[in-house]
Amino acid sequence: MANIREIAETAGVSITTVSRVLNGHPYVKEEKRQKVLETIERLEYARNMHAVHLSKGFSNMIGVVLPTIGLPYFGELLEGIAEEAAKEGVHFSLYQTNYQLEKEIFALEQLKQRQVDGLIFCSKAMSDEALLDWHETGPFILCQDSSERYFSTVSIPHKDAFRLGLDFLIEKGHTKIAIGLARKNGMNSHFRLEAYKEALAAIGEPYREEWVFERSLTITDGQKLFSEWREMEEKPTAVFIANDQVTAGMFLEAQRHQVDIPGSLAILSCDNQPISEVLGISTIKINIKEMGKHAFRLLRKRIGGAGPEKQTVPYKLIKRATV
Amino acid sequence: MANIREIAETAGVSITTVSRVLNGHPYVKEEKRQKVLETIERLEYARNMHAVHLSKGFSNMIGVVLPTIGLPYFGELLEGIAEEAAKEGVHFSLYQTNYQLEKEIFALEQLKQRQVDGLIFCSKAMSDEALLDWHETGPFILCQDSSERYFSTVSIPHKDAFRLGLDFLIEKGHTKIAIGLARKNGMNSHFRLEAYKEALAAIGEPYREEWVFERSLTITDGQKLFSEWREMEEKPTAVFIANDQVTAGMFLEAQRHQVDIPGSLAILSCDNQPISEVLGISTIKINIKEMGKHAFRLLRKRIGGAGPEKQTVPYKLIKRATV
DNA sequence: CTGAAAGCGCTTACAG
DNA sequence: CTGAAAGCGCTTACAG
Repeated sequence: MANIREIAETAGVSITTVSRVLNGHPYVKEEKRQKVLETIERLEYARNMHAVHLSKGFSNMIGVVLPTIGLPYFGELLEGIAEEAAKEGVHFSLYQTNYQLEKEIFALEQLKQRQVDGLIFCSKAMSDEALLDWHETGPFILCQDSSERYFSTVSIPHKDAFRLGLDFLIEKGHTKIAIGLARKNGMNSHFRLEAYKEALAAIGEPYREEWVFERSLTITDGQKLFSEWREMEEKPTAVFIANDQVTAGMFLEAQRHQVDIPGSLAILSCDNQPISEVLGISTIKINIKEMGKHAFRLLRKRIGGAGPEKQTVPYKLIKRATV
Repeated sequence: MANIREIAETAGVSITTVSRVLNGHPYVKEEKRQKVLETIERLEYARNMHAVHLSKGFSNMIGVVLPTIGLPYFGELLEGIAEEAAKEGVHFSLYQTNYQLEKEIFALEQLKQRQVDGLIFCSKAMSDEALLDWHETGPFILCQDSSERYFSTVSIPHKDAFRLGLDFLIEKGHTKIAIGLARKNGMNSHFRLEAYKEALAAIGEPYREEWVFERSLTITDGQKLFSEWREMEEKPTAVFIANDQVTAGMFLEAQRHQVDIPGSLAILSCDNQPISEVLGISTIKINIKEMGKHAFRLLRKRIGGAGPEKQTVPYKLIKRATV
């Protein structure tokens, strides 16, 4: 593999000049530029990026921290990030954590070691307080709201969005409403639970722990959820689930058991993934891909030295056939 | 940010010694090791990996080239790769191509520049011949079969697997069989088409171009596919689709139109993703995640200097309710 | 067990 | 417009 010195020597110029044409700097006589370019071509030279990174102090590579790429939510988020990153010629590396603390710490250590220029936390197990200790390590942003003012965040106003859905169900006459959340102690769930409690209070309904389903992530979870509903003595007339995959599982299972929807059971979901359109499930559209794009741009700013900033992504109720 | 020299100075040892403890080399007096470790801790030192990479000549980072992370097929493949990579402490970077040639070339250029130590092509638009030109660039492997003997590949025997499915349909009495493929000019589709033609020949049925659906990738494509089937004058009695997502779309749409399955229309799929289990769709189980694991290990070997190698991943017919 | 020194391959003030 | 030289921060024979 040729290096920059060989190129300089064979082209009969200085290393500096080669570097200049490599980086598209002005002030290189056209004649020399051509000569260098031709030599590069002939010797099949390619820069050793490790040297560039060491010299420049950064690598144009960011890290994306997420529990698993298997869930559509994160897939979409990732697509948004990837799309923006590609535009700017920024690479990204993936850190799958499965919500294991040590994996998240691993990613932060990579940041510290400059393996990456910055980090996007799509979701995390670590508490805000614990993460605060890493504040000086390097730039990172969160894809969820945080009251911590040092953190840059981009988020969907889950509380408001969830309340919108609940009010819609209430407006349709429902008072017996159950909900399905992903991880009970996650931030998103926290906000949704708040909205739930407030909505119940507003219509004078009691809060029942047993009507809050959790650990709902996959289609299979949705099927189980239906079974649980079916076994209940007092059945809620509506379920509001925080994830289209789960909803799809519940809906399909309900259909199989010939439950009248929305007659006997109204189903409302969140996300608006393709499957909810296919099945005609009413849902709160949340543009996750858009959030990914915002996230990337925000991290970029942060890496550029900007201060912390909080951003928000819009949501929308989509009425279909299940409510 | 402290560097290795500062650590050496404050610990009162040489840079070499610090490097030795950093890399866990033997032959460092326990006392000095402790001193160094403590200094590192106190000064919150972290290695600058760019320097390590430049010095060592590699980065323990591989690149994964795929059209899109949005499709479950690639999601699973990626999970397999990620799982193995994590075990070995290898990072990976994603190159989304959308089957654009220039994006694939971009990834190869990154390989040439040592941005990554090696590349896994999950799927590609580039022809084998064109890729052959990059053979000397650096190690890469393919997740599909190739007759090119210089390439390391790990693949599912799509032709045999597809034939298995077709024979199963035939055994069930079907002779009017349509198929759904992803990209008609992809390698996988090529093999499947071969199997299809051979199976038809074996039962003396003619090959009909109009019974080969293509560009079938998403749930929505599956819905369209059903509409097309519905409009047909002479209807196939069975459809064999190469992707569970598409099959799900077709199946759900068929159900909605109250088509008797498998009575009026038998449906067979490929993949065995969770959705096919939920919907009770018969399918050829293809362990894509496993392929991802194999792929990583194979690339690792290749980077280690091993010669090209061809590997194969098993498949299996799973009988459920749609045939 | 230990360290001085060369080397990895770039970039970038600085001086002309 | 051009180049010599210092610098980025490590690793690793080599000599002791």
